[in-house]
Amino acid sequence: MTVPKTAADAAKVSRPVAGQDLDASSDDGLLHLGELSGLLGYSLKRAQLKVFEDFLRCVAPLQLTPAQFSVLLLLDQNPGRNQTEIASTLGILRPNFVAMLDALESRELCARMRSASDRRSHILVLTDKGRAVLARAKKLVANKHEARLIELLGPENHAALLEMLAKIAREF
Amino acid sequence: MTVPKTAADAAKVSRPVAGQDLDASSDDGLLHLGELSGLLGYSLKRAQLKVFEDFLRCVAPLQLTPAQFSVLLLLDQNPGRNQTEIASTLGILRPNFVAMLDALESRELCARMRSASDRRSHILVLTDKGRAVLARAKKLVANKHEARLIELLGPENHAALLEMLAKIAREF
DNA sequence: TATTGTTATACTCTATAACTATA
DNA sequence: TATAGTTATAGAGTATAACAATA
Repeated sequence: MTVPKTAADAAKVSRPVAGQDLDASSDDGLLHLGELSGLLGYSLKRAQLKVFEDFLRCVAPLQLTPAQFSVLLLLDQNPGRNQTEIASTLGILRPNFVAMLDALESRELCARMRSASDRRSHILVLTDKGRAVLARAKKLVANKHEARLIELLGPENHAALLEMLAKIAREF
Repeated sequence: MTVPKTAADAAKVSRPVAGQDLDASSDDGLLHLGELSGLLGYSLKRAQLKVFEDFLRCVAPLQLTPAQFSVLLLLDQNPGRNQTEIASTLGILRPNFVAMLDALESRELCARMRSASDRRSHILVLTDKGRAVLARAKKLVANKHEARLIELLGPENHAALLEMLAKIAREF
């Protein structure tokens, strides 16, 4: 039997028997995640979506996405770098970085400056406004976003989580 | 000074002084991630990309994406469910689930069956081929994909990571 | 010849409105 | 009227090729 002839056939094939449940119940209408709960990639993705969602909420007054925030942060930490260097550090492809920079530059948060030593490069600089917005964003992220995460997990777990994720990003 | 007049001006504003470095060096050409390394969402995203990349590699012989694998797994665990139930459990919007199912059904991995009790619903069933592919996929995932993750982190850390991510996905 | 920034383009994901057939 | 599946569509995000200016 490749395909059951009726939906009733399909349903009775392997319906879980009462008392056989190992995880989420089926009586409350919730579905069994089964081995999905043991799949790291699945929880990783669902958690990432939740965290980005909360980041956007917390930083909404400043209208910054996680990606934009990471660019501003990196520019602040690394003055004198060009587009290729900033983009590749963040895993952004150079062509896709152009529109991102256009958006930030049109809001006067950063600026492109022709390098004197290599006139092909654009050195990226934060403007004063960019630094001010970054400072406010950092406070919102620390006090609203990260604070909630630390509260949920506990400070030690939060630190351990961060370290494991960084290890995966680095070494996996 | 909102925007430095020359790139040289910009570069000298706040270039890190030797001995002042707290994280990644600047001498090897790597950029300073700075507070980015403390931002959970950043590491979460980078780790998630790495994990999905590896998943695709490991399961390449079966040509399954993480999303497709999660659908097959869920169908196996929850016979007799319709499209809306499966899609919403996975956080997939119903309109977007249609093309996904079309692809799986055209490969004869699953089938839609009109429900006898409610002729609007499509009950989803795994075919025998779908069950066979799922079984092979599970082995590849367990033996190649998850095994490498457990090796990298250690079994206890892997379990702790999974639990924290699930907690974030559930409660954050 | 190689590299920087750029344009064009395409493919995947995600999101919303609206249709149809059933209830 | 409400719901299930569907279509159409639009917007992000991501990927590659190729061009102009410069090295």
